[in-house]
Amino acid sequence: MSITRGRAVTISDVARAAGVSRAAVSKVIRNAYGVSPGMRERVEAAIGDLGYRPSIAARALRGSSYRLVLEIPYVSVFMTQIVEGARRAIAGTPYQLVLAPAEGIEYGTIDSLADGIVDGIIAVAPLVDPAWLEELAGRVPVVMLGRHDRTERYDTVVGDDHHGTRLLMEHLFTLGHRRIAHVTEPETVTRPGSGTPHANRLEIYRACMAEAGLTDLVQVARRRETSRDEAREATDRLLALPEPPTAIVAGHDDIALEVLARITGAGRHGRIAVTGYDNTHVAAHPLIDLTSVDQQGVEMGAQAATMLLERIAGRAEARHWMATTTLHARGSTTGVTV
Amino acid sequence: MSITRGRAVTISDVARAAGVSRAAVSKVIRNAYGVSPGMRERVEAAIGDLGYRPSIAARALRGSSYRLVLEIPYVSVFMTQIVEGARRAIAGTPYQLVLAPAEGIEYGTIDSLADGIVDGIIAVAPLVDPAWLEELAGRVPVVMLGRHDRTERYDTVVGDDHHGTRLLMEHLFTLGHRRIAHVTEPETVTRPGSGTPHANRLEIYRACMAEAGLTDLVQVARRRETSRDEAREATDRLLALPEPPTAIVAGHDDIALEVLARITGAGRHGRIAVTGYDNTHVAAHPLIDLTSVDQQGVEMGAQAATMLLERIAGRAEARHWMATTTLHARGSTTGVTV
DNA sequence: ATGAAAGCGCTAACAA
DNA sequence: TTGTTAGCGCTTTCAT
Repeated sequence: MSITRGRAVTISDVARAAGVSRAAVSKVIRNAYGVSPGMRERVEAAIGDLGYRPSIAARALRGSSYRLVLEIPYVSVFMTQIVEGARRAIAGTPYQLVLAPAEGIEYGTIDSLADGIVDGIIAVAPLVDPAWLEELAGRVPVVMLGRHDRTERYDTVVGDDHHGTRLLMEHLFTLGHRRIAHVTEPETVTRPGSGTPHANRLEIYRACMAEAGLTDLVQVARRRETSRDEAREATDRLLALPEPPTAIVAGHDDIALEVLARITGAGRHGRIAVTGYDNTHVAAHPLIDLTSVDQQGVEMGAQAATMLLERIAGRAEARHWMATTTLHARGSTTGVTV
Repeated sequence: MSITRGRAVTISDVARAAGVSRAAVSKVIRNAYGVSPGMRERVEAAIGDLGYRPSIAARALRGSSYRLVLEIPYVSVFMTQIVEGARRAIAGTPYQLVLAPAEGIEYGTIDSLADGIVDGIIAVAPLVDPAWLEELAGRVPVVMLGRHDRTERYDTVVGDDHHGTRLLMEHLFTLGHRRIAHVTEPETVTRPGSGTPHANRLEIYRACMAEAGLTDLVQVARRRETSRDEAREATDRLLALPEPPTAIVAGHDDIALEVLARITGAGRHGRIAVTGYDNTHVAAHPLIDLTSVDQQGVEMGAQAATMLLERIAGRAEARHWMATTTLHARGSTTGVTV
């Protein structure tokens, strides 16, 4: 029933065509030491003639697959920055990058990635258990994105949520805001003490409010799940308050976009300040004009990939890299009078 | 130098622990015929105890890897629709989806994906040679996205560029526009006769203008490469014309966003009509409010994945699926008076 | 119903 | 410098 699939050319076919051993071919394709120019030439000719391509599966079984995987919980604009950075860092190496969108909780996805087809893993998985990750890192090199835990077994690349959030809060205080609310991710990823980026931003938000003597005015709205509709829902709850906020700090740009949408829908665009996080390109769009914090997404991706390559090359000591954050003030705050 | 990586549990370890043969374990994990309940139970217990996970590489060497790959030339908002659809279609099957961002021209990327770690390929690759694709499809099941060529060897999933573009043009004509320009992708992917979606949209644009007797007013601005800056460049060229267009048809929403940005930058927001394509979620944002054509991106991804699974299951006849298109008229056109 | 054994395509010792 | 050989972990006949 199944249609005939052409037989793949194997290393043996090449060896036969070139009149050499398979080991010789293997050495040629790996640029290993100990091949005469003459042999290299014949082998390469045979490879060209036959259109030979080494089987990744067979390679992975014995050594490396030259695959790096970037696991992401969802495809978002910020993630495209990460991907772009990783791609750049890998360019010119023999490695290839693949992305694995995780389904819900990441254990299964990551585990199955580690099952033999990748030489290293970069993952965004704020909720997985550190102990589990250590075990994983014992099987395959791992770099974690957005985790603030520090361990010897895997590297981390994080943003400076502390500084970034403070930049935003101080900006809003300077503009005269006091009734500042926060719209963020679901409870699962913002649980106090969990150390996720969004939990941190939430904590800093609370801390800043407290330091300004505004604890009473703290208002946090979490969306119930990671969907745009739920972000709008959460915004609506804030807008429906007896005393609505004069400024809303969103967990990141994607959420901020929905906040802006609801504010606009309520006919109050330009009357409530809004901030995002990540400084994605839409934030800079003149029709959106969203104040945001840049945390070097592209550079984060590049660092993660570079660190992973170092791990694969043999580095055993952990490295932890933190991105710097900069405020990009735009009309969504500067154009709003309290 | 390299740190010690824990030895992975193999099928032999499980067999030993359960006191059975490796073949028996293999049968259990594949749900193959011929295992007694008693043996199944013991084997599954051993698997649980040891935390055994089959090696994908070894599997791929003999049979299937249960990996499907979606190759994409760039990570865009529209692509996230495709990914979402594919993910849904695959959910519940033993297959896992990975994405492979191609670097420039797609041959190398696709080829290397086919080298053994995937059971099937979904690819967005408008420029690769059909003959090459046929050869590829002879090695591994393939579904192509956005290709209008019809072949027996691989399946295709495309949008109805013809109908979609006509919807937009008629909409603009109805609103009274005559001086309508088109901003689109670089020459490489819009070459007349190449059959790519953007080449098609360009041709239909020309045809519609001709049918309306407006051939003289045709204005096409291609961005020189796939970057946002270049899209703004292209827009600027149109705005600088002695008689600028009253409406601009963008190749897709991402380009339209940049068109809107430049129009806004030039202080002419609301005075030039703009249309996009793909109906990405930003188009519906009230601050963007972009007229666009929906071509069922999620459904396209789901169809592609479903068709790929069918191919893997043995279907040998080609299937070609075309999405329907619907116009979503919004303020970027309806709010503009000619 | 179960197990023995032969590979899948490649890499890496080790011999020659 | 080159070739021989022994597996890597799994699936798949083919005996039992």
